[in-house]
Amino acid sequence: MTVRVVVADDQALVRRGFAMILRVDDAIEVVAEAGTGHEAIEAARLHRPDVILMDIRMPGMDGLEATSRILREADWGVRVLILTTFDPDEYVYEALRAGASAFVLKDIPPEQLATAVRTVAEGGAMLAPSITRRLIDRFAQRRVAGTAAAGRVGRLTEREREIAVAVARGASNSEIAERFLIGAATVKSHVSSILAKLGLRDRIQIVIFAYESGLVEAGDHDVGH
Amino acid sequence: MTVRVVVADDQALVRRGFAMILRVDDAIEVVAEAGTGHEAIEAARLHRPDVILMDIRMPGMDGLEATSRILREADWGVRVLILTTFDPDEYVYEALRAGASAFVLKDIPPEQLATAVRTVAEGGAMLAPSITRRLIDRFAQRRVAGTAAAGRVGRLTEREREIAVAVARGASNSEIAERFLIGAATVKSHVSSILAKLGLRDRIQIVIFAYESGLVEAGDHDVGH
DNA sequence: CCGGTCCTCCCCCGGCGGGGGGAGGTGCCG
DNA sequence: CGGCACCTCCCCCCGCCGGGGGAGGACCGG
Repeated sequence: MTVRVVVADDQALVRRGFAMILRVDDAIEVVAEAGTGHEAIEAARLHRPDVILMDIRMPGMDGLEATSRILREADWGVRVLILTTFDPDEYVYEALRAGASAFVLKDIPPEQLATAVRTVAEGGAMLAPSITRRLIDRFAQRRVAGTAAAGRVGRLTEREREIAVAVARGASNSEIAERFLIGAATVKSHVSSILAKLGLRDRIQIVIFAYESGLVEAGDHDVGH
Repeated sequence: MTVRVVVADDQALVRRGFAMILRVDDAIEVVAEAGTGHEAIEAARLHRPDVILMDIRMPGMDGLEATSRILREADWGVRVLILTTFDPDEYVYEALRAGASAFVLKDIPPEQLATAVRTVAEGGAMLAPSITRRLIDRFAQRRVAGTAAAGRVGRLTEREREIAVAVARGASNSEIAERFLIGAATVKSHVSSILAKLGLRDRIQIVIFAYESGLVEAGDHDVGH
């Protein structure tokens, strides 16, 4: 099965160059080219490609905005591969938030471009090595910062950790009592113990501590207890 | 300048195979092999390599633990590339936390292994496409989940947002009053308004909401008031 | 067997937090 | 000018929370 691709770049030469590079790969078919963000959206609607190769800097609507719009309205499985020339400090996070599946610099070897397109088409993601590093550091940092406080978590007993998490989820003492099938007084005593061991003032500080230490994490969370 | 590599894998054949694949590349020199986590640590201490190719499953100490220890004690620039056979669901995050610079599956094409080693040696990072996707989703999710709730944040006035943040930092009403030079009663009225607008029960829920919506974020925070 | 840790539960009480309801001042905009 | 939104402050009420202090039972290791 061939991968159907749209190439979007404001410079016709670059655009055509990429298209030719991709056409060498039998598994890839370039179905359209676009020179602006609007044209990219048009082409996406018209051809319903599997992958869009998107430049960031384009006149009128830029690639990030176009990416965001295409992915918001697309009812088929389209993935966007961002191609950019320069060090993409400010763009990369915005692009990932917009839903891009790849972010590669234009200096990659030609044969890797086709590999990237196929990878993206298969549901994978691909980032320039420097960006991958930044993303990993960002991920690990949260944990490194956590370990400082996480040392204190070790002083809590198993039960206390459970209850600390429940507190961090927003449960009241009576709710915790119900959930764990114990008395309200017991919960109070556990909470007091947690506060004493962690040197905190009130349950609010427990919530903050839990988020800062990684005991709980934003997102992995069923709010509707 | 050649990249000096240590290969750690408990299966001698696999180990030797990787070593031979890498030796084809003139820029790479395999300086040692290791069959256990302990041997990997030994080899790292002895040869001070630029890159360690590390298998996860090894007898005795596994690759993750070895990675963690090596990076903790290393006083030179060593980077770890994790190589694993299977779908690494539970391992990947642990590996990244341990400080690994790469996490690739053993089914990658041989020539890409050398590319990966060079990339890592140059300070970049490289992940299997499926893992990159997961990491991106995890990153984007925070913002997506955020925007859902962030819509509600828009209903707050400027003052209310300030106070919501202060609440999320753990300040009591009287502390907020001092900090903003207003009366305690005013703070209470603001807090009540925040609760009403966001449909929340108490200030604890404000803290949680703030973290979940991205109004505040774990880490970027001066705890000392 | 005794001491320690942990989990469980009890009483009293003061204080903070949140609901309800109201009100005065400002600045903006139709 | 008259609404409107916002910020400011006040009253009363009461429920939940946290501190202090205690106590009984289970388990585990010395």
